Amino acid sequence: MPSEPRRRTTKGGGKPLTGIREVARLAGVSVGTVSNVLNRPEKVSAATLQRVEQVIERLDFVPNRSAADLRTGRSRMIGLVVPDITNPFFAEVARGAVDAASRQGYVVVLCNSDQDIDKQNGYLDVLEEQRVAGVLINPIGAIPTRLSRLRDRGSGVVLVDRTAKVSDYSSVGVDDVRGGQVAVEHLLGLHARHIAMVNGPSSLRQCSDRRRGARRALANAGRSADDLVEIVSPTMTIHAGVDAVERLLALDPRPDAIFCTNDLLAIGVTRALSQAGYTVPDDIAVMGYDDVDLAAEAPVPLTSIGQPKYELGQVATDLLLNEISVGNGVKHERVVFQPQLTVRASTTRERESADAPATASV
Amino acid sequence: MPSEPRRRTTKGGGKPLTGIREVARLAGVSVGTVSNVLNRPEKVSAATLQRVEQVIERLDFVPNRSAADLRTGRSRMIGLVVPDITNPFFAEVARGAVDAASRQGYVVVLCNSDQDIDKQNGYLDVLEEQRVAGVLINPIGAIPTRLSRLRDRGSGVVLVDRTAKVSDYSSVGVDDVRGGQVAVEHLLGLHARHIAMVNGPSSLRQCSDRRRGARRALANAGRSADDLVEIVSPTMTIHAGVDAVERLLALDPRPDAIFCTNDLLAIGVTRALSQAGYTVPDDIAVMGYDDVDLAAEAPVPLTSIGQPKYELGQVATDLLLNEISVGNGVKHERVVFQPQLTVRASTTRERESADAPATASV
DNA sequence: CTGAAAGCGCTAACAC
DNA sequence: GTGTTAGCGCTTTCAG
Repeated sequence: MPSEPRRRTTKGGGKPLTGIREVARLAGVSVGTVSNVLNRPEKVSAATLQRVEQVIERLDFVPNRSAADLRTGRSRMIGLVVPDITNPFFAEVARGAVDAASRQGYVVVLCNSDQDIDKQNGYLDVLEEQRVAGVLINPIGAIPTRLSRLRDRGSGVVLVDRTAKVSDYSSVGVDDVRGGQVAVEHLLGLHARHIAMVNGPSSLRQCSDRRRGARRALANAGRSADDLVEIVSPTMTIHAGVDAVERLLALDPRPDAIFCTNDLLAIGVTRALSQAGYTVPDDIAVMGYDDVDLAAEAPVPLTSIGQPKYELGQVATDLLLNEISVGNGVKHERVVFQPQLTVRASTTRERESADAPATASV
Repeated sequence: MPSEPRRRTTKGGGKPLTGIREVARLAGVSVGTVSNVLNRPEKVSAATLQRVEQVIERLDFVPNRSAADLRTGRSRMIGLVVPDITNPFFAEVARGAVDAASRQGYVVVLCNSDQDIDKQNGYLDVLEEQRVAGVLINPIGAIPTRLSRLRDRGSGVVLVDRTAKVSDYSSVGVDDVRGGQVAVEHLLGLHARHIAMVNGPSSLRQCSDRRRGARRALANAGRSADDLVEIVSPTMTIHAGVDAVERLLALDPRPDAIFCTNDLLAIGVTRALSQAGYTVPDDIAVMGYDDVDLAAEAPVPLTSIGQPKYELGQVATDLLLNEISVGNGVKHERVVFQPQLTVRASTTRERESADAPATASV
């Protein structure tokens, strides 16, 4: 005998659960037609459409996604795997992804890998069970082999803020080399003579990319890339910025402009510089990176390089859903956004006040 | 004729999709047994278990959740509906929820209502289609009527940082009244004579609750609650804090302690006070609320009241999952966390340096 | 402890 | 345009 899965009834006497079949019966049509009303209303005559919709309304009928997903072999779900949703960068990416997914009738499953490869793989397994339409991932360490399995099973994959050496996966990211370059070009435009850079550990791709860009800017200006003094800080906090200043001021040609690779460092640097009696930007110009909310509200509003985080999430999602709809034979795309310079007081000397235009080349 | 849903094969010659049935065949057992291996391994003999697991491994078999969900009438998914995942409070709650859900084999669907009731309702509809096990929600405005429908359909509901007048829903939250009280008690302990409060719009429950607590603390100390001067700021930003100082300094008995209902306000107040030549905390003590990361790294490290956000998400999820497993007849629980005072330099005069103990009463 | 069998609710041919 | 129909892959009695 088959089971009798709880045919629930609201204790308060609510309606029994209804299915497409019940709707069909009451509307005097076939289940196929109801399915059409739900998925391809344009293929249903106006009269029928209306009648069916009324019944749906009356019964409070809500279609069962599991059934549809089972039947089609794919769920309308996409997985978002990030190291830390608490990081404003990924929170914003998530917002973009959720909005874009929702617009196309998809739902986003949040996976917080917490910098842990095992946890990350665990989530990928779960997503595989869910037969997700696709996954958006900022992978920890190497590109997980599970991604290829996921793809074999028919899911799409898009890397976020990370590219695969192999052009085996689509990806979206921001050009950090360019960001470093734009930063130093800006400083050079201020007629800075001695530019120093306060950077995080170069094991982070972002950090090494930004340095590369910074050096390139110097080279482009006809100066030796080695003119760029780099102070490396193990962490990228306000506190670390404060600490860096001691080393900064010990430099022989004292720098007159400092490029910090994130805003927290820059805020710390600015603070310590002020305390040491220097004026920002007149004695020393300082700029940051990321353009966090705080940058605009710092004691000395901070010039910074921003990244289109929301768009990143949005475009990643669109790319993913597009890849899925096209099917197997897609060639993988790589979307690179351009970082965006916002000039504020921390680098505004004299009549300097240009707001550099933002360019998001997609 | 039935359709022939794509019996996908990896183009690269991967294995055809396998089901529980194929596993059963190769392991020489019945599908029922495979199902048991998957869901109740303890009811399967060791030998059989091992054999089946080997086959699963060999085939790269991954069970199909849609099918299981359809069969059981419930998905292993919980919806998390928040106004803004970009808000550090909710990001942290999300982290807690995702971790807790994952531990129990559930997945979290992220819904960003964006302060928009229609969007919120749209998400609730989608979650209903998904037959989610439950929803965690910080509702915009009134408690959505859709929640009761969701519940009629068998889903659990837990309100986050929000209670229903009706004790009709379980909820988790932090005691903001208590937070306000603890804040002012701390200030009183500093022998503050004239305490002012910089608050956000009292239309926000948090703001009015915290004020209530603040007044209560005064009353408990045998002073008139009206001794508490309140400056209301429409926004709760650093900038607004800076602006508030003008009004603060115009007060007749100039305040010697200021309670700001969030950290950004407090940072702004501290900054403007310094610029006006006052020393924090010696001339005027200042404290904030929320204990954001920035609080500890402010120029004058900020005393603040923190909220156990991660735990909130975690407990909300556990509550939800528990409610579901128990079934219909549960009585709804209300979990209230206690806020947590962290004392830092901004209220540390002389030999003051106590670190108040944290109490999370669950 | 294992096997057999009956669907869960929906989709997508295909026939009319 | 609409109706008919055969499952999607799994869970869960119930009988051995």
